[in-house]
Amino acid sequence: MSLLPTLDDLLARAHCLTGLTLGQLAFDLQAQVPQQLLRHKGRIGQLLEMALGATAGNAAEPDFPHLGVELKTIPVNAHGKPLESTYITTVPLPPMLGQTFEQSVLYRKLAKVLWVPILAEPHLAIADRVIGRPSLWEPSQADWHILKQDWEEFQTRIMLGDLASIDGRLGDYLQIRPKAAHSRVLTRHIDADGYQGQTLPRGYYLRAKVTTTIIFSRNKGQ
DNA sequence: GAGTGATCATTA
DNA sequence: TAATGATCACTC
Repeated sequence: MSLLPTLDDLLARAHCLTGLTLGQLAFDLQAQVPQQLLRHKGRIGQLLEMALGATAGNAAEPDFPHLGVELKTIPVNAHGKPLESTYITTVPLPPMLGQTFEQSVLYRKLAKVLWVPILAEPHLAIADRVIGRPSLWEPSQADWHILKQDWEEFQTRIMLGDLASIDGRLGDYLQIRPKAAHSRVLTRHIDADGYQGQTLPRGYYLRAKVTTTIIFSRNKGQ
């Protein structure tokens, strides 16, 4: 029988990984590190999930459902600055009618995030990339206010069928961008005239300016 | 196709 | 050069 980890267990395990290279971690897990990420874009996240015992699989839930903790690896440069925005979850299309922000998958995933920075300078071989110090983030009241405002703006436009007005520039902390195998993938949606149509699946992403603040601030995870 | 894990690569 | 839009692998 395997006991589910407590939050303290999880944080302790994450701290133990600090300073390890991905090559060392993969060796310990008897796993492989790809030479290139081009065809293995999610591999590093999966390695960390393996190392920390994430259980949610591909369900639309936080990685540790019993703790409400979402695990995110984030590539950072030598100064610790995030190099990419962070995918959070799929945008429900067509929208979930009557759902509040607090009931959304987005909210549940953002409520507690264990960020694991990965030193990922492009010249550094994947196996030589170094796991950084984890930090557990819970959005402040001010953060929640902005996140909710972003969500409501998106939600309003989606409800009005006005997906066409949403692009990656909209939103302060969040943005909506394509999230699909390729640009011909389609999902159902209702357009502004009320007709059923098809559109490219989208995802919610957290902007790098937000994760930069998170990584550079001190908190419980440190 | 829909969800997860993300990074790639062209453009502004 | 940062950011947006596009893409890759995998599971079910």
